[in-house]
Amino acid sequence: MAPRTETSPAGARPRQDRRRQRHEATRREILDAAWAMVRSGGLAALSLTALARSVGMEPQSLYTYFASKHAIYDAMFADGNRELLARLSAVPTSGGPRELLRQQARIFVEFSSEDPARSQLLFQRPIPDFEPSAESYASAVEVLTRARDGQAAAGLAGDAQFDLWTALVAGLAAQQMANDPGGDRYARLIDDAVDMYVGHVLGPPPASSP
Amino acid sequence: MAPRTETSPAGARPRQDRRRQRHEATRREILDAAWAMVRSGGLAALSLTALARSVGMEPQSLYTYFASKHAIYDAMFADGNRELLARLSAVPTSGGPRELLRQQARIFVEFSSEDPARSQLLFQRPIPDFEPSAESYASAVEVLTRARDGQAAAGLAGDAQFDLWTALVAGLAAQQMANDPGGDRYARLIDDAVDMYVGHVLGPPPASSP
DNA sequence: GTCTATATCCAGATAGAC
DNA sequence: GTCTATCTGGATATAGAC
Repeated sequence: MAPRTETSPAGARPRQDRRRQRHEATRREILDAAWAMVRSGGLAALSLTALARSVGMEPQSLYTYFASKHAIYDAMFADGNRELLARLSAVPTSGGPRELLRQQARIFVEFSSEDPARSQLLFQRPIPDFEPSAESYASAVEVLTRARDGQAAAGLAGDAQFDLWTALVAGLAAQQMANDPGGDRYARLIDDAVDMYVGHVLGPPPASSP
Repeated sequence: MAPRTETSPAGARPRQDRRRQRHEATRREILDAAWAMVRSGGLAALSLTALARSVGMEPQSLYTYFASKHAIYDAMFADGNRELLARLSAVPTSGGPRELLRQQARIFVEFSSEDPARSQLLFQRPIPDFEPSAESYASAVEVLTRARDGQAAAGLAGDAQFDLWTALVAGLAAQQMANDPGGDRYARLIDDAVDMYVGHVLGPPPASSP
């Protein structure tokens, strides 16, 4: 059913490949279950016992797939950043700075709203002694780099201004999550916020400002 | 040393008053210890066992002062809002809108930076099934009311604009906590952010915009 | 108001049989 | 790769003696 997509030479060691694929598939299944748990009960609600049971295992068997609870958080951290990077990378820079900023902000606020626990894991430090590994952290850097490169390509520049931009968008997302979950009280301010930011860094808008 | 400050008639039932004062003092001591715990280990690190031991009690004795762990979180929630309200109330409205906004933003970002766990408790929903009681929630409403009234007194109005303002300030605080704890990478953007916001809602600044 | 004792349950993690 | 068995330690909470 699933064709081999490994990098090893064609025909070599198929048994080990299948084993690896199965291992990866189980890891994926565990991670998906972990996401479901934190989505419904918050980040701290992730318990190895409950997680194992939810995929039909004894808790101890998880250690075949993850070395520790932190390793699970770490994989989730990379997971979330990969997802966000994919969405940001789909935004074209051809529409001009204002349209680019709107789309980036919408992506970010929506990404945050649909899974607040994920945002906490990616953008705050809610697990007292969890630090992402170097590999996972790199995925977070990629996200920021992608956002900044997109803005540069659309004619925006300046690191201090970029910090102001990320603060503005992070604030809209945070307020949306905390004070109007499921609504759009803050999400609907995005266009206004973009106008405010663009007006500040590029001058007033061309024609349409109600 | 401490004169009676109760509402009962002078001279009435001094024994019960002293008992109450002692009870309140112990509650205060427990709350202070709880703040110290979350400050160093995060909100989730609050354990009744460790908390009791840190004030020289057995864990079970805490139940004399708080009905549950949630009751402690609730008292802390009210505590934090009282502190923030006190700081906001000290800001004069006589300096004009721009200066008022700067001071409000500084207060908020500093309040957040100096104790991230407190901010999490007050402004996010990090404890899965903790909801502040009606009394404690009222203290949070007072904070927002005070901020908005101050702005109205200084010549600013509009609820949608106020939401944009809170998002902007919340974002600066969140980024400061998450990405530069102990530094001022985002705090130093406050004046710039205020100019941006004021320029958007009141028109361009009078003279000095570098 | 504080304690001992206890109840109940769960956590994360390791060793080793199969 | 999964299990049983086990370790060690913690959690929140209640009952009742003092």
